[in-house]
Amino acid sequence: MTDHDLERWLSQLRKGSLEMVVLATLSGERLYGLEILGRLETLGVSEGTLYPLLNRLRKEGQLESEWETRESGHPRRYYRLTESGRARAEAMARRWREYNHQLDELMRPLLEGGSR
Amino acid sequence: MTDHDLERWLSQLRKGSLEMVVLATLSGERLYGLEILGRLETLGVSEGTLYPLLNRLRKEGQLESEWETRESGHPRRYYRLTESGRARAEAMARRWREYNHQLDELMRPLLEGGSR
DNA sequence: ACAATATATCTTGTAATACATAGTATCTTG
DNA sequence: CAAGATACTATGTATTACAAGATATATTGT
Repeated sequence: MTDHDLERWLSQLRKGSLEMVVLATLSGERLYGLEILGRLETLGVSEGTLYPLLNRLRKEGQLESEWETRESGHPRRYYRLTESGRARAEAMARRWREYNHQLDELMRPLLEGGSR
Repeated sequence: MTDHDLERWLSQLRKGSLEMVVLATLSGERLYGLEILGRLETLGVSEGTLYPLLNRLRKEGQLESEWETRESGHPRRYYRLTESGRARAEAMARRWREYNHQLDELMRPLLEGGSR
């Protein structure tokens, strides 16, 4: 089993959680694309993943955005949560915690027997 | 945001983690299909999800299986981990924990500001 | 003035997994 | 022997993350 296999698996593990994390990241701040990408640095997410996700969340009404032109530099599109988006983020967080506890239980046999 | 939406999202969240959980479940015991499904009851997994997964893991050499005919009842196919499967399960578990800690960090803004 | 670089966003096609649905085979029970 | 329970198999679909590359604007170097 190579490291490469593990990374490929990790990209499956990310599914669903990225949506939740983006909403959570925007729950306290108003941010633009690359800024969000910076917050998610530890996860190793790329632009080609983030931007389509942001567009989807916008179309679904969970995010609002506005262009901000600056005196210098490329214009930026800033995102913030809608009411609906905040409700969804909180529902997801609750469900995620529950699911995680269930996973923890099911992972026990491996983690406890690991020293064998 | 309906409960239905949340469940649809949850099926995305399951991606990747099911593979890990199945391997973990088989780390201490030798089990057949429906028995595994029973262990995963809390997650709400269906046969149409489990059996193709088992077949894939078998083809990849992470699981071994043998038919067991009984005096009464339908024959059962019992699964157990290979050495390779155990190594992969442990690598996944480590990586999963790391990813989870990262997610925890990123979820903080939402969980702490939730009382606003 | 022109090329190169940095910043920022968008687009397109692909791969992988979970799932719904339906189907097959074997045994038990009324 | 029909109906139901148990156990496994097969097929097609939806969703998401991602790689790769395209587009647009401003800055910097020569």
